Amino acid sequence: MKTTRNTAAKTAIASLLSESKVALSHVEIQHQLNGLCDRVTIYRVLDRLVNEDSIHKIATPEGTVKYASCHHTHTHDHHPHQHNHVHFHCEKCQSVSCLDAVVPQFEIPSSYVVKETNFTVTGICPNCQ
Amino acid sequence: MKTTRNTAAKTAIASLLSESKVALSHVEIQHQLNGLCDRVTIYRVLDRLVNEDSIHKIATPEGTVKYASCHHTHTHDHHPHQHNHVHFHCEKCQSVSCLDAVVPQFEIPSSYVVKETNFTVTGICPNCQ
DNA sequence: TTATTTATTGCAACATTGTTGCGTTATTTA
DNA sequence: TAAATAACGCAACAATGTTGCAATAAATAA
Repeated sequence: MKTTRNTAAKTAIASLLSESKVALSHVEIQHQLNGLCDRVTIYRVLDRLVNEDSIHKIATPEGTVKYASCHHTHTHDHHPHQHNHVHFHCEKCQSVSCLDAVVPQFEIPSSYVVKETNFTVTGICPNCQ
Repeated sequence: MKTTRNTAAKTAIASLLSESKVALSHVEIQHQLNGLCDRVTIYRVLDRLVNEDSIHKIATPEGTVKYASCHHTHTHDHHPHQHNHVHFHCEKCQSVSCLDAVVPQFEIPSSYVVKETNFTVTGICPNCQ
């Protein structure tokens, strides 16, 4: 089977995301890496990290793609991070952050099979008021 | 003030979306218009329709952008359509549709100002089972 | 109806974002 | 330390979205 390796780029990108309070876009990551690796490598590392389930991909309603490694508090969870929380998108500073504690309730017809939920709330974040 | 005009492209795109059960991407619209107008015009018309609040823009968690003019049932609403319902994204046929009846409940800290919510549920739609 | 105003369009050119193939590099483990 | 191969850099391409500008066509006034 295909094993995955720890490389400089992967380590750097993972720790960048894990230390950031907000989700980062490809361009933001590239900028912060300051030439450590190629643009294409960033795409490939991000894909790998998503597959390994150590980060997740988010898109704002406008279609901007960002990545976040958010830390949840539910210790009995099998997954390394929580997907089904709310993402807050600030329309002023354009930041996207995870509200790990907020889990929405909803009822959907049983004819639909639910595998994943992605909830994004747009507005003004505490920092921008 | 800037007035908005009814053109062939705008009428065609609006009725395309209003007759479609699923949200449509730019490419899908372009294909269905069959050369009625330029690619750029489609982008501009979509922007206009979004501004006029007669359609809305959706992005799947993967970042694919689609447009829908969904009809709600809440007659006392001031808006021509309902934004805060759930969008269902089928991972098999890739369709995105509006579940107008499903309105999720959630509680968010008061330090956030909420202006809009975008909820997408991914899974298998009734048609694909 | 015809003329006027200007919103809208088409086209070309560009910007951004994401993908693929392939030879080279470097991590892993035997 | 050497062999196997995952990951990389580079170049080239594909897809998606944007902008400027001259030409066109709605809406309104005359």
